[in-house]
Amino acid sequence: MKQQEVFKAMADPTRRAILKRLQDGALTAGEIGETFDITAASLSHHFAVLKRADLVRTERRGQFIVYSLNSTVFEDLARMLFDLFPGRGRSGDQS
Amino acid sequence: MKQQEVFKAMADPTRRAILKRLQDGALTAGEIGETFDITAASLSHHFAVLKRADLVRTERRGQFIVYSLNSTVFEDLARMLFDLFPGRGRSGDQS
DNA sequence: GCAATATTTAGATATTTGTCTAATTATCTA
DNA sequence: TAGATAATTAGACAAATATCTAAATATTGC
Repeated sequence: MKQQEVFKAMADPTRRAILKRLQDGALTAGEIGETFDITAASLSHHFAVLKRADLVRTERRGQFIVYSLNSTVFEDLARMLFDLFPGRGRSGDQS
Repeated sequence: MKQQEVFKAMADPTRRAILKRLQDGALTAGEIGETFDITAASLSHHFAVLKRADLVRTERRGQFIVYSLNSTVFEDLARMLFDLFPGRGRSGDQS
């Protein structure tokens, strides 16, 4: 789990908006792009960052590439937070 | 609550390390600095970012400035996450 | 195989950001 | 008040990054 990649990925508002759009289910790159006012190339860059952080999964469906939230990282993400802000129940480390 | 400031602040490894150092209690800028191999000026910049994100609180104690974790933002941070990765119990919005 | 569509990759550029040195501000103590 | 110590601010610079246009790759359907 690349903590740094995850935090970096979350630091951009466009990428957080992408994650938010994926909450209601998987979407193709193009469908996601409709909502944003940037080129497909820029979007693709953001997808790459999200993938590297393992925040989204991809699956090719014919001509399209379908993106979906990888909710399994949620646990890791939560763990990181609890690790950074303790005194709330947990204690473990592993930075 | 400036979501963007918070995520940006968390995106830097030095700043996360600062937060971690503060887990065991408040420390002066100098004490925190001992652990890091960067100048006081650079550290000060990181403090400014953390303050802007409301992740730390400061208090002048004589010659020193004491930093401490602001654990109240934890709730906001957690809320942001639950908001980004739903289907785990909560639903609310407010991006 | 070829044209059309979907997406990514390559390369360029402007902005942001982390770091540094030097200078400034605030506080203490002699 | 002067000197020392703690920390921040100012200004410069290099590295990282978000964006763009143009070109490349993958897939479909004729």
